[in-house]
Amino acid sequence: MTVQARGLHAQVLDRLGPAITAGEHPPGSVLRTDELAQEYGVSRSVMREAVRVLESMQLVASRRRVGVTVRPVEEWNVYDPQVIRWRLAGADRARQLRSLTVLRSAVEPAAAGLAARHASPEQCAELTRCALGMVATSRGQRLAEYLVHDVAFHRVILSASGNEMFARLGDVVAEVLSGRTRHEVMFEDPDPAAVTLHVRVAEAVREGDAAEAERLTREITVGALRELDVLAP
Amino acid sequence: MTVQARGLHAQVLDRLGPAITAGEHPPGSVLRTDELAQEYGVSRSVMREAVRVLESMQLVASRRRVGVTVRPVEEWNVYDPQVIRWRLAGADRARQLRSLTVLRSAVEPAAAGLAARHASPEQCAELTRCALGMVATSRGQRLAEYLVHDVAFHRVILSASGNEMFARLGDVVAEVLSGRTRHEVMFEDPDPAAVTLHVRVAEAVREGDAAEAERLTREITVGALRELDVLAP
DNA sequence: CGACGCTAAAAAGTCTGACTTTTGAGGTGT
DNA sequence: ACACCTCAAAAGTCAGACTTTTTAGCGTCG
Repeated sequence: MTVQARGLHAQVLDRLGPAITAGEHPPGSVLRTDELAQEYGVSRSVMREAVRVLESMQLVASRRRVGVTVRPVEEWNVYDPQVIRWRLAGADRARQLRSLTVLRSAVEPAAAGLAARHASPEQCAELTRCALGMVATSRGQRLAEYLVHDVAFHRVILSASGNEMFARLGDVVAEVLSGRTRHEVMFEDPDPAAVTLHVRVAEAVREGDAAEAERLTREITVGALRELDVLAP
Repeated sequence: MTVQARGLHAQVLDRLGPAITAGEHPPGSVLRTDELAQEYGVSRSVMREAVRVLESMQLVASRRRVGVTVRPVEEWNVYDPQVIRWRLAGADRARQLRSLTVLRSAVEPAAAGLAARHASPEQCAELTRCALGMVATSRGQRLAEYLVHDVAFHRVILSASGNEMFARLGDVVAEVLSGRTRHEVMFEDPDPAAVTLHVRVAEAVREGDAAEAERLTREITVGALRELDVLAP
């Protein structure tokens, strides 16, 4: 039984996409649809659909009489969740985590500030629940549970900001956080100071103190950046 | 002669994509590939490729025996440049410009700070050139020329940050800036204070003063936000 | 009367093969 | 050296047949 029953084209993408982002087909190299179809054992129609998707991600460009050319990295749609996933699974996972964390550091404090102004009572309650969950699981090797609350916390902040662009970064942050837990020292409890910061952010948002929410969240993200520096200089 | 000689599927996308983002097919509505193909006068293969792309943008979901369902807005890939373009061309252009400007306000100061540390001498020179160009065209109804330099300036900042996620927002910022010029009072020269701020950012980056570059850029973006508040409360 | 399971049809998915269009490369002539 | 022309390679397009999944409707049995 196949693990994923999605369409054939999706299965092809799951192999071809990572191959490209991993540099197996370096930028500039040219692929032929027919050859790819043969290689992956699918019909040309299926392969064409896969190539179309890669094209919409700016990973490749298809030109008549030439073939499918892999584009330079700078032109890729690095915000496409699928591209992010492929790259996080590949070789330069570390580099990718870093650039995503830097993005996070820029966005999350601003989002927290907005959340302090726009968050609904339900969102405030959810935020507090998440923070309490983090506290409850912050000791005793319960990292998996802790991660769930951590991710939920940041999702609520981004969502409560009321800005759809911020809200859509929830998945990215989730990837970064879970990637961090998976990649790092799995056997160490989270920094108590970070946990406290989350609780205080929840308080600040609840009290509508935008400046404080922003400042505290910035502290969280600079902590994340520092962690990264320790692991990968 | 057709204006665009790109593939048929791209032409279909240019009509179907905007139709969806404009709410012509509201979330939850179901489309049939065969009907769409007939409606647009293309073969099913072409329509299928178009639908695949829309699917990869999370605009629609395709399910057997059901059809192609339009997904809720919150799930759309709002960072996809094509989606951004479609939405900027559509009805809620104003809302879109606002959320993009908020994103800009979060990202650009951070990018400027990083640029102050990482910018190459060439990038510093280019930045200064852009700032001077802005000064030179800041008076006398030369808004089109001014815009070119303005866009170039912000592109260099984002690119010089050394962070690929920031760099890829160059197109978004370009859209926001040009959209602003197009949408606003076309007959008024830019704010002299803003021009001065750009010059000072260039200086700060050149001197490697990250904190100052960040602070000045934040002043620029809060100005942009204020402008937006004046136009659309 | 309700729950369970069967059947049939609807729609997407897949494959194949034939045909068209664009365009780069190489050859030819001036 | 340059312009032009021809040819073939590869993507693009189309039509049709077939497969697979999923759901709605129906009937049977408890």
